[in-house]
Amino acid sequence: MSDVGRGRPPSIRDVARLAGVSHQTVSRVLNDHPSVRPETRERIVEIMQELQYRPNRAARALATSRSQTIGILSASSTQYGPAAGIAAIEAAARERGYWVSTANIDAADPESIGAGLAHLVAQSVEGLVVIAPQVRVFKVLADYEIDVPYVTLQSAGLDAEHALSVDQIAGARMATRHLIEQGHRSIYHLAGPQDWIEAEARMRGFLEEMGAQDIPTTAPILGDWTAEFGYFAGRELLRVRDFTAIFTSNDQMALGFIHAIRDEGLDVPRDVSVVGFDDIPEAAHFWPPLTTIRQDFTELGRRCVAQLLGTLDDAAVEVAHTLTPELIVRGSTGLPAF
Amino acid sequence: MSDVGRGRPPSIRDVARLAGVSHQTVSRVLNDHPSVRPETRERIVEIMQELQYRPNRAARALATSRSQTIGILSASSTQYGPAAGIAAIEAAARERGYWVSTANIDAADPESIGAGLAHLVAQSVEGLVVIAPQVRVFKVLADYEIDVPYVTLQSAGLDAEHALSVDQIAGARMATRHLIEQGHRSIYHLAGPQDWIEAEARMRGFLEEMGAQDIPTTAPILGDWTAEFGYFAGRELLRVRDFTAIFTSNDQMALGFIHAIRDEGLDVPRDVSVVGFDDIPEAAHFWPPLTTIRQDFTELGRRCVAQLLGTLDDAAVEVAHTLTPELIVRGSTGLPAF
DNA sequence: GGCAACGATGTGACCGTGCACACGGGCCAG
DNA sequence: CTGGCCCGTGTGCACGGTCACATCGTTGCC
Repeated sequence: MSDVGRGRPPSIRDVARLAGVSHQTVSRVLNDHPSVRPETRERIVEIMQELQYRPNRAARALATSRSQTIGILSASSTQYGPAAGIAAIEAAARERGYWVSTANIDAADPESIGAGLAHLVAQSVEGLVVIAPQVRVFKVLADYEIDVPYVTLQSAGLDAEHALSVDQIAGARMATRHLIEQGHRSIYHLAGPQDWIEAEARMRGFLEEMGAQDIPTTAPILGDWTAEFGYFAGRELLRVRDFTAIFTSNDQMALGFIHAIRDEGLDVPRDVSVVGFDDIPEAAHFWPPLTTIRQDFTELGRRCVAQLLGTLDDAAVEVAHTLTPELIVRGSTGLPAF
Repeated sequence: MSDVGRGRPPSIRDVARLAGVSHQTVSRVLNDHPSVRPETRERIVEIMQELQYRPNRAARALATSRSQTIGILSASSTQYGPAAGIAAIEAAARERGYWVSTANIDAADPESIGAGLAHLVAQSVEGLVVIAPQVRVFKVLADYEIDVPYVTLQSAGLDAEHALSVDQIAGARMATRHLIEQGHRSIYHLAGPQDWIEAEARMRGFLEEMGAQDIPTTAPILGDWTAEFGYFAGRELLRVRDFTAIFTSNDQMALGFIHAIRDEGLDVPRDVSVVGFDDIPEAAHFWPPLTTIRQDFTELGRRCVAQLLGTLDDAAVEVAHTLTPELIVRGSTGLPAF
């Protein structure tokens, strides 16, 4: 009742006046400065609650050039991988008292990349996570002089020092080896968009493993990650049925591909074996359940924050930059039928 | 070369000095104030570029209490619906020159709801979108006095004035009616978590339609949205096979349910028809392709921003608060076999 | 007992921007 | 000719914090 009609929200000076101290003492309480008498501190805290005082973050950011915020530059945040990464980062950051600000960019538009970066920098973020696994984003990134610590997710090979990722090549080799071990010799690869770093790495892993085992390969097909594309690629490839297995670069395309296989009256894995990549939560319930490569996005996000805040605190934390994925064998792969 | 070793980034005063004007004139250029001589403006712009000047948003926010930012309070952002909504909102906001700041909360933890809200308010967001379709979030929301315009997504019925949503009841009735029209009389409903507003609405729609057609129903099963749950619910229900169709409250649970049906050696739709909800991009490639209810999340996000920025600009835009979903008939539904 | 060190607190400037107001000059109308 | 108005621009302060430094009283050590 006493504070009806207040115009502006209370500031430290309002608190100070009511507590009979200077604004600086209030500031000390806010920052847990040791040399404030307990009674004084208590009184101030009480008044803060009474006034519903909330520190103004813009003012603090202005004065300190710090923001307790880390920025995420993300493209294609509707894809499962990036979305899972973002969620993990947010959780890990919050745990450490940091906030997260996200800028979604359109990776196809170079200008939007710069704009997104500028946006985050303008918020004076203290660290940056780039989850925009497209090659062209990194071209822009290289030009743009970033003056805060940053980490990039899933982009091994392009900016090794800052990259944190699941080993895509190893994963792809696991998937390919699994098919080979089951006896398959004619294996196709349905890759992701050429511009994606992960897509390229998975493709390389596939080719490396095939090469290592001396099995001839045909050129991978470049897809767009969607189930829709997997379906149409399947319809196309099944006209000339010269393969017994396919490794698709993600689970969604695998789903579409399986759909196409069924449309032809064929069976998985009897006629064609299928391996995906990612292990999205639905993969275990595809029909048949999908053999795929699991990546631990949550752990990736956690390490990412650890690394970032580690460098911020000068603790020089040495975080392993590469995680190893895991092959999950389910019903979509089996012996080839001749 | 001339600006090597600069300590702080340039401010309007630096620009002003080099341009031989006052900082206020620079400020006017920044804000497109009309009364600046074209030549003056040009010179200032030039110097800004040369200096790579970037306005300090914290300072502006402090001075104006405006931030050109809208906040999104979101729970469960890894679910398809919320994620799609967020992406749409970000796109629509950017189009209008606004930024988006996201706070992900743990809907299970009342404190985190308040903290998320406080975080966004502390960033002095100008508008708020709540994508946290759990009843308990709204309880907290009601207590928390929000002093910026806000909109809630997919929560019709709880806060009608601020709600913007796809008509869930209508969607559920469509789904149910579709099954009834095909001759099904024993229809189960696999609902979402009880706390979710959408889950409740879909359940109501189901019950209403069944009631309208005078068909007896059994109590819906409460699930958790995951394919995993759908699978186990299916295993359970199929022991006593006393139904010919099921309406699941989202597509993922439908997927799991179909998996269970297959595990029993049964067929969809011959033995059991299945209808989902959401029309996630993968649904068209399930096996069989899933009959489901499509919601236009993108349009929802767009309207949401329109409404929010409309009220901000005092334009008093009247936006329709409810969108109608669409029944997408695919292969997972058919005549019941007796 | 005197002086240094430290603890508790206050004072004033500063961070970068926007706003209210002032100012000088040119133009127009009375 | 003169007073008022508008245009282009400048001056000073406010926004809400933090920081460096000053102040005063108490304690500890030689």
